[in-house]
Amino acid sequence: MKQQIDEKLARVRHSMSHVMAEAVLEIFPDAQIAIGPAIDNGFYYDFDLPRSLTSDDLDEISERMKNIISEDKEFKRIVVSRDEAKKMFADQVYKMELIDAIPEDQEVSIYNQGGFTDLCRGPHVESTRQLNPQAFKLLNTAGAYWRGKETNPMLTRIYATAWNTPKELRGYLKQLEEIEKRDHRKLGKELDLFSFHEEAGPGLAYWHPRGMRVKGAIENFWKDQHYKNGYEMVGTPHVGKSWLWETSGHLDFYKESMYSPMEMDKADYYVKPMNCPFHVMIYLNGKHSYRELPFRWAELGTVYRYEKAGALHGLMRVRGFTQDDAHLICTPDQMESEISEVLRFSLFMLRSFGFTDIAAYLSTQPAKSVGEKENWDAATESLRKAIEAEGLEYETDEGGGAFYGPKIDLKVKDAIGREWQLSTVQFDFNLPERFDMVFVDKDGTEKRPYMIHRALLGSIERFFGVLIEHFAGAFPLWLSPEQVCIIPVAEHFNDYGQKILSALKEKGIRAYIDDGNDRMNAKIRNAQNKKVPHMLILGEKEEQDLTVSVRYRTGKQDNGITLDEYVSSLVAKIGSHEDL
RNA sequence: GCCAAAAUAGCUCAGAGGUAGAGCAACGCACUCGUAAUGCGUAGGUCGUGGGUUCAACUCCCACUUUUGGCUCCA
Repeated sequence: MKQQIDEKLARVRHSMSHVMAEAVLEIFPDAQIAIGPAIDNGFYYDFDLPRSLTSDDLDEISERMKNIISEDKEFKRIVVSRDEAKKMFADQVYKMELIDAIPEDQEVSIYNQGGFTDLCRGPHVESTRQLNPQAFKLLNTAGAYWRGKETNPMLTRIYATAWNTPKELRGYLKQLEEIEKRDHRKLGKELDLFSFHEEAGPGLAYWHPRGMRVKGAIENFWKDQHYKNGYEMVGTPHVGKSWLWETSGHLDFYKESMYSPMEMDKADYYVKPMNCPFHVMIYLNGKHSYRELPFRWAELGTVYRYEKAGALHGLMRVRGFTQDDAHLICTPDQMESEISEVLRFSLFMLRSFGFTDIAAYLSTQPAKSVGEKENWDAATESLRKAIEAEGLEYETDEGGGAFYGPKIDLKVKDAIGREWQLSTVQFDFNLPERFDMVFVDKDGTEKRPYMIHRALLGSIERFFGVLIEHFAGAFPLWLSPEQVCIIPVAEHFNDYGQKILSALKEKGIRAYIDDGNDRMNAKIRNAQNKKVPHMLILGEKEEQDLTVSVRYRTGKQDNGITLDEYVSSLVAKIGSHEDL
């Protein structure tokens, strides 16, 4: 049923895109038209136009579309021969290219809606009557390479959203507003969490004290859990001599996205784009027996990669970031249990941050790859088994693995249904070989260990961005930069406030007192805007009875709780990751 | 990197070929207050950077930087 609705809506959107193309051609008769598919939430069409578009142009296109729709034009499907098609689209270079790309055994169809004919496989609605002129909106223009290839010409793409009814349209526009409200760049500034600096380099995040409180809470939890789950921490440098990167292969494959080397004592040092070669160095430091394995070495390692200028995006895409990295080095026998264990641990971590809707993606051996096929197959199977054992929904991306090994990616859904890829668990058949890593097996011979690379949160920066958007800036108690704001109702009660403050601080609670000149109402408002989970309102009653009155950021409150009772419940809530 | 747009006070924004304005924040003074903004006052800007046009540029033009929306990329 859902699928039928989706299909119908896809028809509406696709038909809308033809209407838009007609409108654009009315204004620019010489425009070259490319493709115009339905997409999630709407449609787009790519054009080669004589000039760039303004927002006035979009308004005019939109008006013309409404006129075309009101003319009740029929969408007629006509099958034509290749030659006919080529004659019809002789002056449309992109359409000519598309016609040539249609396989011989497929028929060539065109759709006509009166004033406009497009090469198209369809399907469409029967008539523009089935399109609602009040249920679409042109959103923005964007550059897009013809057929998505960087070397092809850049076309002008018009994005639009389209629905069956104006109500659905309004719902979607509201969703867009919601996304804007949650934007981590906006909230990061408002909540004073982090900043970027033009003078100091793009894509490099600066953590403010309040942001660092959250980051610290994430990292402390991360470290504790790693120690509890059989990991050891390692620490490695930020730069390494070119030998490392030549041996690892990074200089061959990723040189253009590494920061340029710096010369010291006639050697080239590179800032690290990955932690793995460093962890390998620790492994190579000694001879290892099968008895020692598996090694599980974790590090919050900050790496630097030259991301293209146009790709940078707040904390989500930066040039310097901290991977919550670990490498598992194990014997072939241990592979399966290590994989299922690391997957279990990933899920535990993600759930600890409040993500419950998690899906897995399995990527298998690509055409160009290193390593033995049987190893790939065994590794891929152990990944698949682990996913199935956890009962996760998953999709397989055949041939989608990296050249050095198969992988599992985990994606979570946030509070408003958007999917984010966080965890990744990747086999590496490349590095053990390149660095000639070995262990001594039971029979006394040297064997190659398996190496698994994994990050659970991905990068701390990006994960932090995702958390901000997921919680809309209202972090749960355990993550909040400030957990409690103490608000004396008047200056007279500041001393009592200070007493409560020290009691909370003693328990390691992130609390502060607002003992400024403002009225209580203003103090509440300020704390509320900072999304502080608890506000303690302190006045005469509280001072007399040695109690606190808690106002939660939801507006609810609990009055007259004894200090002891409050502190113990607060500590318990923080420990159990409760929201408030 | 490519296409398009933007950049004005700490923040959010207004303005305009004759060298700038609001609200909030900051600071000072008064008020001493019970659940989302007390009042009054003060200070704060080479209008992103560098060139050009002009008697005169923050405003027009060019380049650069950064940001935004996409495309491409993402070990």
